[in-house]
Amino acid sequence: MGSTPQPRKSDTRERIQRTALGLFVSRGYEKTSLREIAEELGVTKAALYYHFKTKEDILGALSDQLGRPVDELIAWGREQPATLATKRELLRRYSAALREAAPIYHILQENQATLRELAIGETLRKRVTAVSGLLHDGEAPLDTRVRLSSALLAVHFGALTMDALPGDREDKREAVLRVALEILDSTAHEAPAPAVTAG
Amino acid sequence: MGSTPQPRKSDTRERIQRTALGLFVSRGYEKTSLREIAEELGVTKAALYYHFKTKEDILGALSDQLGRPVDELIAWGREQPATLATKRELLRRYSAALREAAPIYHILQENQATLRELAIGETLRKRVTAVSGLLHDGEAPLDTRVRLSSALLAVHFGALTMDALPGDREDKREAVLRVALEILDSTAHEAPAPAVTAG
Amino acid sequence: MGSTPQPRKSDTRERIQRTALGLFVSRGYEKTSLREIAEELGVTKAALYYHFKTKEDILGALSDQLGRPVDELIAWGREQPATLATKRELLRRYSAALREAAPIYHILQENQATLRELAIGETLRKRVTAVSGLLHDGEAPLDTRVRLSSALLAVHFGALTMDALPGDREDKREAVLRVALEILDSTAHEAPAPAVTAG
Amino acid sequence: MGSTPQPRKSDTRERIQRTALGLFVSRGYEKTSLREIAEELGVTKAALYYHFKTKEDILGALSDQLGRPVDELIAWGREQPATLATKRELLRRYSAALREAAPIYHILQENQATLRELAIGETLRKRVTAVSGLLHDGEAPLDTRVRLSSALLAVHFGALTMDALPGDREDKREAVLRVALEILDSTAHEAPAPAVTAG
DNA sequence: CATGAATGAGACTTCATTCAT
DNA sequence: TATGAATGAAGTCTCATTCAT
Repeated sequence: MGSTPQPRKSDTRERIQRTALGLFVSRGYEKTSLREIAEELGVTKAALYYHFKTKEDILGALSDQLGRPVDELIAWGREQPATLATKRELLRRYSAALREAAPIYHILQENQATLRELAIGETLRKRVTAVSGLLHDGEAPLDTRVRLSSALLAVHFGALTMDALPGDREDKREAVLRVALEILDSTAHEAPAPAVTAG
Repeated sequence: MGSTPQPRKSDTRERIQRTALGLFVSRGYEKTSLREIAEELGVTKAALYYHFKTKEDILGALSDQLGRPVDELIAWGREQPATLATKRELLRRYSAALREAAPIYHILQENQATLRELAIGETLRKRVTAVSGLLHDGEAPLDTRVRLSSALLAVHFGALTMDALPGDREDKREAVLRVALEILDSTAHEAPAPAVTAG
Repeated sequence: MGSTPQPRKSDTRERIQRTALGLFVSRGYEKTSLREIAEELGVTKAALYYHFKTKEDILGALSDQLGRPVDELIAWGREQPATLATKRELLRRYSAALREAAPIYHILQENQATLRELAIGETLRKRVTAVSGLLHDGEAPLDTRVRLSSALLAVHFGALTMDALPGDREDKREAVLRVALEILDSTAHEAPAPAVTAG
Repeated sequence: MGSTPQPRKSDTRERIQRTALGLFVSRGYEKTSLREIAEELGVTKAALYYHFKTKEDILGALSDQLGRPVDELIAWGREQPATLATKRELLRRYSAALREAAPIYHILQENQATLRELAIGETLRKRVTAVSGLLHDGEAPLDTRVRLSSALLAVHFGALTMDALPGDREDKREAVLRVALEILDSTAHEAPAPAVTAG
C-alpha cells in the first residue's frame, strides 16, 4: 500500500477495454469488428486474443467493470425491508448508479438482438431483472405493478435517452428522478414520504 | 368457389414480409439472414430479390405498413392547437397506435446500432422525433420538458417492455396510459382535465 | 420493292438491338445486364427472350447487321488478284466499311476477355483475321509482314481510337488512310501506285 | 544453406500477383474469380484478402509493378525539349518499356469495358494519355496530329497484337518501331534523322 | 406478343478465430 | 507480450435463364 505505481504490467488490456467501449457505444457491438478495435489501438487482432479469449469476453469485462455500481445496489437492496422508503431509496440509488453504468446499458439496449444469443446478454439482462425484482416484491394489483415498472422505466430510459433534450445532464437526471418518485408515491396508499431530494 | 386461394397473383411478397417481421423481431434484423427467411418460406434467396430490392427494403416495407397509424397520428397532431387537451389526446392516440406499430419500434429499439447506418433507420427515428416534437411545442422550463418526455417515454417503452409483466395486454396499456397522463397533468398549471378514460 | 411500308410486324426486335448496341458500347457487353436493356426499353426480361434465344444472340444479330460491309469486303477481296493495287483498294474499302462496322469492333475490342469464351467472339475475330489474310498473301519477309500488319492496324485502330483527337471524323479517317497507304507503299518494291484518293 | 527457401516472410503476396496476372491476361479481369486465383494457389479466398484489400487492389499492385517503366518514361519525357529527336527517342523508349508493361496494357485493352468503372482503370488510362501528350505538344494541323497518333498507335498496338505473326518477338518489335519512326519522320519537315537503331 | 415469378450458380467481401514464431 | 499468416463460415447481392399463363 502506498507503494510506487508499477507501470510495468502492460496497460494494454485497459486500453483495449476503453477503445472497445467507445466503439461498442458508437457503432454497436456487432458492427464493431476486432479489426477496428485493433486498428484504432495500433495493435494486431492477435494481440486482442492474447488479452481476451473472445470478443464477447471484452464485453464481459466491460460489463463487470461498469456494472459494479448496479451490482452493489442489488446486493444492498436484497438486505433492505420492502418498504416504500426502501423503494424510494432504490430509485435514487439506481439513478445514481446509472451515471457510471449507462454505457453498458446503452450497449445492451441498442444491441439486444445480438446479445440475446450471447451468454453475456443473459448476465446483463439479469441485472435489469434483479433491480426490477427489488421493486416488485410479492403480489400486487396490476395497476400497482404497472406503476412500479413505469417508475423504474422512467429512471432507466431517462438516463439513456434524455441526451437529446437540452440542459445540464445532472439537472435532467434529478428531474427524471423526481417524476419517477412521484409515480412511486402515487402508488402506495400510505402517507407519502417527505420532500424529495434527489442524488 | 370458396376454394383455397391460388397464388396466382402471388402473395409471396406478403408472406416474405410476414416471415421477415417474425424473424426480425425474434432474432434481430442483422442476425436474420436472407437465407433464413428464404428457407422458412420455402423459396430461394433470389426470390426475395425479385420482390424486394435489398434486405433493407423489406424492413422499409414493414415500416411503411406498420408505421402508418403513427404517421397518421403525426399528421393529425400537426393540425391541432397546442393545448393540454391536445397533448392528452396525443398520448392516448399514440398508445393506441402502438398496438399495431409496436413490432417495428421493437425492431428499431433492439437493432439501433445496426439501423444507425441504414437509411431506413433515419426514417424510423424521424417518426419518433416527430411525435416527441408534437408534445414539445415552444420553449419550456427544463422540468416541464423532462415531464413531457417522461410521459411519452412511459407510453412508448411501456408498449415495448411490459410484456414481462403478467396481466392482460390491453389492461396494462390502459394502466400505463393513466400513468403517462398523470405525469402530463402534473406538468401543466391549469386545472387538470376531468376523469381519465383511456383508449 | 417500292411497296408500302408494313408497320405490322413488331419493331421490338429492332428496338432491342438498338438499345443493346448502345449499352454494349457504353457499358460493355458483360456489364450490360438483360435487366438494364429491358428496363431502358420498358419491357420485361422475358420479352427479350421472346425475340432472342440468349444474350449472346443479341450480340450475334448486331454482328451480322453491322458487320455486313466487312463481310462483303472479304468476299470481294477473295476474288481479286493479290496485287499492290488490290491491297491499296482493300485498305480504302476497309476504312470505309469501318464507318458502319466500328461499333461492333469497338465491342469486340473492349470486351475481348469476355468474348473469348463466346461463340460469337470466334465469329467476330474470324472477320478480323480474314481481312488480315487478304493482305498477307503467301510468304514474305518479316519486315514486309510487319508493315502490312501495321498498315491494317493503323486503319483499324485509327477508326476506333481517334475520337479523342479534335477534328472532323471524316477528315481524320482520310488522314489515317493516307498514313496506312504510305506504309503499304513503303513495303512493295514496285513502282508506287499513283495519287492517293481516300474514300 | 542453399536449402529451399522457407516461406517465412511469406512470398504469398508475390505468388498471388503472379497467378492473378496470368489469369487476368488469359481469362480476363472480370471473368477471373477470386476463387480461381485462390484455388490455383492452394489457399483460401480469405487469404487473398489478407494480402489485398479488394480484387481491384490486386490489379492495382500489378499496374504499379509492371507500369513502372512507362511511368519512368513519362517522367523522363516531361523534362525533355519537344524536338523531333525527343519524339523519336520517346517512341524508342516506349517500345522498350512495353516489353515489360505489355501484360498490363493487354489487360487494360481487353477489359476496358469493365475497367471503365474502376478507379484503377482511370489510373491506367492516364498513363496512356500522358505518353500521348508527350508526343502531341502544342497546336498542330490535323494531318500532323493524326501522324503522331498513328506512330504511337503502331508501337502500342504492335506490342499487343503482333503475337499472331510468326517470327522472333524482338525482331518484330524493332520492325514495328521502324515503321513508327518512319511515320514520325514523314511528319516533320526537317531533315529526317539518320539511321534507325532501335532499343 | 409478352409478363410475373422464380431459380441456381456464383460473385465479392467480412468476420471471429487459431497458431507457429 | 505480441505478430503475421491463414482459415472456414457466412453474408448480401446479381445474373442469365425458364416457364406457365
